Amino acid sequence: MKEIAPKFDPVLAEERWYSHWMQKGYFRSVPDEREPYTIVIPPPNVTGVLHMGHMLNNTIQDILIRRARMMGKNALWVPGTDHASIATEAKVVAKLKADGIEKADLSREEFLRHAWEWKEKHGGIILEQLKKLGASCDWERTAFTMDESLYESVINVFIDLYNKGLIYRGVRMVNWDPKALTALSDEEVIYKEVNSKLYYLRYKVVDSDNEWVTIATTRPETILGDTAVCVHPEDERYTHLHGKMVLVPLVNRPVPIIVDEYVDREFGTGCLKITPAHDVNDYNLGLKYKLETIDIFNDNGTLSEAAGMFIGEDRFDVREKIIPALEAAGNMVKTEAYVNKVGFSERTDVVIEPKLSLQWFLDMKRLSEPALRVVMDDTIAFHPPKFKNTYRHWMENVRDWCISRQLWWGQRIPAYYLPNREVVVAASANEALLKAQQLYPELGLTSVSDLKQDEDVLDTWFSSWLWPISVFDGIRNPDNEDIKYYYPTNDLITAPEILFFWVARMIMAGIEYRNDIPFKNVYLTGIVRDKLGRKMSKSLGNSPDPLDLIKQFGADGVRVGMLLTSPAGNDLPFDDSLCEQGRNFSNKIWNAMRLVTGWNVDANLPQPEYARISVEWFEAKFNQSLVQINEHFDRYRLSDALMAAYKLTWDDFCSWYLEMVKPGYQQPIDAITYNATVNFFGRILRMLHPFMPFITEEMWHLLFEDTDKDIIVSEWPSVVASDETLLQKFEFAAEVINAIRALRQDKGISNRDSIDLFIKKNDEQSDTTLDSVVVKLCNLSSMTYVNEKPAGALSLIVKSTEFYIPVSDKVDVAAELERLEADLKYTRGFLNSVMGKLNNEKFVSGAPKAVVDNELKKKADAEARIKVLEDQISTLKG
RNA sequence: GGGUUGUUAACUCAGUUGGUUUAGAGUGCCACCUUGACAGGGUGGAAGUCACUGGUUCGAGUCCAGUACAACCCA
Repeated sequence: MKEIAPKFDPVLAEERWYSHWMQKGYFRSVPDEREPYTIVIPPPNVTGVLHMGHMLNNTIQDILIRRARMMGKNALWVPGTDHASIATEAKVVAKLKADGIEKADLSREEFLRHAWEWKEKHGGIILEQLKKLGASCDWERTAFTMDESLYESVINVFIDLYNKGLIYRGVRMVNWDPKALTALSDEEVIYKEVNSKLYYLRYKVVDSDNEWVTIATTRPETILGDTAVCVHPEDERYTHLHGKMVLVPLVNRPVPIIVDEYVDREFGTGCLKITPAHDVNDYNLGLKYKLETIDIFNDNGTLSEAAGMFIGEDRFDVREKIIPALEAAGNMVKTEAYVNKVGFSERTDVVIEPKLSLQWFLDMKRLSEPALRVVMDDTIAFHPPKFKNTYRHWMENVRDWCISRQLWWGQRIPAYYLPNREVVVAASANEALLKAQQLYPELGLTSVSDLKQDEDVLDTWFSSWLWPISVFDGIRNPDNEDIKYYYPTNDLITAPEILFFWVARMIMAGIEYRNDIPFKNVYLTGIVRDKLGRKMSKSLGNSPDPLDLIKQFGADGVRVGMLLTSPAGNDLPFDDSLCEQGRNFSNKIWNAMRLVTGWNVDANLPQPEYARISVEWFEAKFNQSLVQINEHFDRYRLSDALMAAYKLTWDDFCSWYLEMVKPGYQQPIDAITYNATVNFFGRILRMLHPFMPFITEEMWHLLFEDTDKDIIVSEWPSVVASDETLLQKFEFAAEVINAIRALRQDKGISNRDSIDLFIKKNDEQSDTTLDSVVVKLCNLSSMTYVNEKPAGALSLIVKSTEFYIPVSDKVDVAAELERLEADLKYTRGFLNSVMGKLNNEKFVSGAPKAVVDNELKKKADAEARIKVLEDQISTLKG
């Protein structure tokens, strides 16, 4: 017997075992003859810190990796980060500003030097935090999307897709920030409801005496850029105007009345002004009807020469000033109060201006078709599968991907502009020059300085869509050992929010560049929310610090807490109490170990009957649970797998089994039972290891002091044949034990006082296999089978077997009667519902035989029980 | 506005092709227990017209239609 602390100390164990595992190189994977099992991490933002979403996501990945490793596979989990161009650049700009440096004053090279400095300083934090969680990543393979090999892969892919004709330049409406003078992504625009006005303006019809059409707009200043007016084809109010022209107020430009179903006839007057340069929908109509595009704004939000009036004045000043002008000109009809949603810049809080600009695009049509197919035919399985619909909907309506960003931090677009405004795409300036010389000898180009490289960088997703390939250098070296061995990977664990941004595009890239899917399963986690149902975010400050949680509850406790209520695809309403439950579970198994290791073994002691049958029962129970747990894993139902393991451990092993075999106080235990118990314990620890790596490793070594094998590399338990009928027999015995316990409690009979039990069997159903266990757990001094009820005894009924416990005190007849009457009432009600079915001829003739037979059995059981109850009642009354 | 998904105990969720004791689990709640592994524990208990309405069926939490509410995605 050895001394074991009464409480598990997670801090010490976590440090000790993580560094031990690292030292032993257990996380390292290199190709060999075993079957590979691979996960690539969804690369977190390099400047990010660990939040609860990462905790959930990475806990799941670690569970899958650890189990695969125990199942004998060559398990590889590749860690890494992405460069997150927008977020990182914003942080670097802010940091420079704090130091008194403006980005505009720096050259591109100088700025990038600062950015790399920032990355070196802050880039590794999140990966270090993952280690605290227990993540068993192969850290030697840590990748970063701006690493040389990944950077080059991105450039190569851009060039390849350009040469295939899939990448093109085009004009697109972007979210323009007139203060920061940059385009923003959709994610950086915040829509707010504002109180504004709806202005009704009338436009004169050309070649009419006094005919006008009235439009409604919230932005009267933009009429200066109008190039059409649009009505619905079936709107009879305007049918007579089809094909005519109207005059734009103030500038008196004649523009056509066009006809399109896009117009909402109910809104405003049903007549819409079209300003292609300053509204996305108008822009699309402009393309469709080949309208002129007049950009009336400068980059800083003032009016440009093209406006013709108010030149150089701010857009909001003009909105005020143009009203009296319109009134004077007789174009103003009326104004109405109106609430609409307006986009504001997340960074500068100015109103976003939709603006046309030239961007690079990737044609998605050809790439998306096979990517849709492999998901719909389950070549790639989504867990849960409900996301297939969402995926299909998006893929069937996929739009070309805008891949350029007006930033410096990222892979710079390898496109070079020539003096003749043509463009060549090449991996370097020198290659571009060669290419340009071949294509345009007439230009007489001699130096790379004649070429001007595109200023923009590529969207970060244009790096991460290659991730499952590029981390193995499979773009540059498509035949290397790693990519051949590890690709396709097995499982991808990520959030549904990036199903399209990322998952869909990885599938496209995989098929395009490996002619194979990037992963076989996609596990979609939910969003971690707070108690109020809000998404956890830094700005709300409602997210606990994961490392604090780990300190408080231990990494194992937090892992269990995260997983307890997070079925795939469902949001996780997080609460500290979940981690507390996880910690309590750690405490429970720790103390179970203290009990077992505290026993003295007497090798000469024969195994008692109760222990023999208990061991046999738990063997069967363990295997039953193991089968279920394996099934849950196969179906990616990890919460259910954990819950099944939790219940097996706590309820079946601790609450039942250990109590069943436990020797009397300060008594020794026989060797057979002891060895069986330790063996069970070992199997339970192995089953729990993927969920709770640290405490199981610690306990493994305390339980098996002389083992030289660590649990992390031990084998996942295998299913062995066992006596399943024993499980049903146990159910009956457990029901008897529970009933006796309840009776003791009800009558105030302490568990320390032994009692006599008399049993009157009324049929052959009741089983005696576990009688020795009943005697032990109920503290019986005797157990006797009788044919007649003993006098002066309390009674209880299980199925239709009667149990009697003689007591010295007088039995409370009235209370007994009340109990029996209630039971009788329930059983009769139950019988009624069964008879309802059996008396229905259509049921008897229509339902399958097994179903009918089962109803007949329910009927027989209920009738037998009713008879017993009635007999007891009449005896008590008589 | 278009689409997707959901609504089962106080909370979070299971409930697999309609039938498996008049619906299950974990947590929480209530009562009792300072028992010798564990109070971070033990024993027992209460708690649900399966959102609503209709339909199909011998039989519906499960299938169909509609309604209400909620979340997410796209515009």
